[in-house]
Amino acid sequence: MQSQTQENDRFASEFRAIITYRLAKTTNLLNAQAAHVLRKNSNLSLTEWRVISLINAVDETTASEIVKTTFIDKGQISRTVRSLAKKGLLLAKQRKGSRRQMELRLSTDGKALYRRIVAIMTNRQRHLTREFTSEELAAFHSALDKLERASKMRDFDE
Amino acid sequence: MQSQTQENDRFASEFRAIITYRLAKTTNLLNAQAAHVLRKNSNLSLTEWRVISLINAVDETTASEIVKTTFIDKGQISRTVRSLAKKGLLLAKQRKGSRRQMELRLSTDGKALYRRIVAIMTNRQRHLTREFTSEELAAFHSALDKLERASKMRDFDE
DNA sequence: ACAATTTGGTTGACGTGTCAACCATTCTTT
DNA sequence: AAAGAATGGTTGACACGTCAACCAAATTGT
Repeated sequence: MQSQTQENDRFASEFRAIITYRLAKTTNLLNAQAAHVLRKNSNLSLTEWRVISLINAVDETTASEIVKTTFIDKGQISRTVRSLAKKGLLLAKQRKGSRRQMELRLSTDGKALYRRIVAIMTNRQRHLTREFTSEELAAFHSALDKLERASKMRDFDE
Repeated sequence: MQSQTQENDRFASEFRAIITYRLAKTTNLLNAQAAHVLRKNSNLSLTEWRVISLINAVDETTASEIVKTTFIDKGQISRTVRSLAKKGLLLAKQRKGSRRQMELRLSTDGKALYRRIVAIMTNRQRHLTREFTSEELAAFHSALDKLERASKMRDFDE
């Protein structure tokens, strides 16, 4: 019942060192946690939630702007926007002066849902970072920046 | 042509702060990089590669042991093992004294492939961590540890 | 020795992510 | 004004991840 949180020593030392492996594992655990929390408190997927908070943050935006900031796939955004619209959480209307850009905003329901969920997610964020000093947090962000920059290189076989 | 690496300022400040969001994005970028490198140099998926290196590290193992260490889904491991066996990269034979546990080892081809790819991946790892001091690296690992522990909690709506 | 439970692994169904092709519209160039 | 390129968005195909049901073997409890 508690042995499952404990790691297997045969592997641990070999793999703890590999940074991408560690990162992927931690991210998976956190995403699973987020998905679980969302499922329990709403009918939103993680991507839907991210899109909602993104729209909320800027009040009004377009699909392509979301793509540019999140690096989530075009197609996925397109489908997510449609599903959120079908759920009545966001409004997509033609942007005036354009016949293809869609102006995306949260509906009243969407805003209410956002407020309800963001409270929970903020709680979670606080819990996750509770053991961090602000220096540690800053260092962590800067490490992610470095990794992100380094992730642009594509060839290592020369 | 270069504006795409640059982030949109309307969003950036809001979201850089959310640690899980940042983490997910960085991990996605790194996974995409790894998948690209693997595709270019082999016919392995990321999961296949992880399983191969895991087996290589301990020489001999079982599916369930892999599941326990990686937290990758049972089913996915089962399929990955089969596909690696079909590619002739690993050997799965009945473990003696058991009629269900499979003893997994790399085949000669598997070991050769591992050696070829691990050289490239080690290069990559070096590139990724080039800008890190060893203190920064240790701090980063410890931050991931904290997050991992914090990811066990499931409820934030109380 | 037997039933009950746990473990190792497989499978099917389904959701999500990813890639590429595509179309209509808008912008740029000439 | 027309041709060409770039942009915003949709769609289909397919790979991959995730969940739950399931089966056979092994272990535990009585």
